[in-house]
Amino acid sequence: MKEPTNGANGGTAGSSRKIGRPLSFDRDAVLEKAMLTFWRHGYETSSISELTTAMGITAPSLYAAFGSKKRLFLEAVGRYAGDPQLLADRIDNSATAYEAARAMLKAAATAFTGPTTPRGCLLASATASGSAESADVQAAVSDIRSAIAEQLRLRIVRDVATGIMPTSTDAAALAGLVIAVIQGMSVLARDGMPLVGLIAIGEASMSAWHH
Amino acid sequence: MKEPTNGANGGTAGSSRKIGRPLSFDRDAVLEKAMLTFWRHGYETSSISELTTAMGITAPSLYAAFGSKKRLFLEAVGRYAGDPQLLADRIDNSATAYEAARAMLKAAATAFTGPTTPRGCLLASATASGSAESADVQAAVSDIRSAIAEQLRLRIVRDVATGIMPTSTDAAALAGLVIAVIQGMSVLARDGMPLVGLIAIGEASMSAWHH
DNA sequence: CTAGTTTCCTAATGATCGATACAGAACATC
DNA sequence: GATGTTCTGTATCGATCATTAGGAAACTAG
Repeated sequence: MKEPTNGANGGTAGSSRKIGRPLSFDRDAVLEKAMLTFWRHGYETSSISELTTAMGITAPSLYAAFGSKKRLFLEAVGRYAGDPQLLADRIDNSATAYEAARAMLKAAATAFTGPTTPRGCLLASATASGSAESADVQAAVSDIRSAIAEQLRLRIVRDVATGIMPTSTDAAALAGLVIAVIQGMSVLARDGMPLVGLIAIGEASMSAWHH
Repeated sequence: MKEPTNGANGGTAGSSRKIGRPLSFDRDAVLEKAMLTFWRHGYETSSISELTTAMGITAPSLYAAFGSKKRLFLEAVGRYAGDPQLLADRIDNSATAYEAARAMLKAAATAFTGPTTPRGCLLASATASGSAESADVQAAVSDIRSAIAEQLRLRIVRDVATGIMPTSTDAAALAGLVIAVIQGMSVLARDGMPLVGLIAIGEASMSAWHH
């Protein structure tokens, strides 16, 4: 378990090597395939052999490029979640917290029923359960959820401060509701609920913002 | 894969055998332990060795009493979900669909944060993701969710018919919202959100029923 | 060309997976 | 007691798990 000095060019940093045999695959492209596999079948329940088949590379190449199954998953999660700052900016730049939440719900419903991607949310399903050994991975995904909820909560607090929302607003509850509905929509999307059904649920949940 | 004539006294039917060596364990008690293990660590991510340790029996005893890991899980799910008719009656006997939904949300929040049980919902997390081989188990759990949603939807339809709720009510959306919030609360409960936080989210979601 | 570096594939590692064969032990019935 | 039946623990099955030697192959630099 000793850490190698350099994880075989691991990480996402500039991989511009000049010497040695070049990579025979597009690192981003195979990471995308890995993400889709984790999305569909979960973290622990996606085997290395399933991953290598989907990625089109052999196990040693996977380990050379990504270090371990855990690191591959965390990189895949990062690719799925996108730049946190981007989401934070989108929330901050929305006209209102209400509109930000509405947009998040609609985007989630759409993403969870995309015709070319697995159904549901990777963040909701991939580590929804797991053995004790993967508690750290579950915690990492949980942290992403918490960060998103906190961003939205702060936006609501801002709207309360500026008078857009009533002072009686329970910002934590509303932000938590949005996250809960999104995570719940993931389950229903996996169960086969069509996009229109998810949209209707999201819209209904927005009634909680007596707007 | 040929079916044995009798799965070693499998199923939940009357297990009153009169001949042969008696069971050295309480079948219900070890099933309870198995349920808690699946609840905490999921279906595929709970190993037989983890199950036998928790149940306090050996692998051959487990297979003799429950047939297979899959059947053990399905029995555990049945035990977790309880009698479907009981829930149906509770929904039907509520004063209103609104009160039924409110009670379901509160019961879920409480159950998901019980001090002596794993956090979250077994139905939400245990098969949230899995390999293709367990698709049938995922479908079985999905069916339970759908049945609950349908029961609630019918109750809402009834309240619309009797004039308790406006004719503009989208029964499917409201029922779906309740299920989504419950499943989402499971995720947040696993993330560590305390009971009061879940209660607040559930209450907020009830605002969608412009009551 | 040769030397140095990195990635490639083949094959294998020990560990653990779900599931059982087997034989002895514990019961009811005779 | 003998017989039949079922459960018990030990020990193990082949398959698969995540991971990695080891050596050939492919590149750059000199």
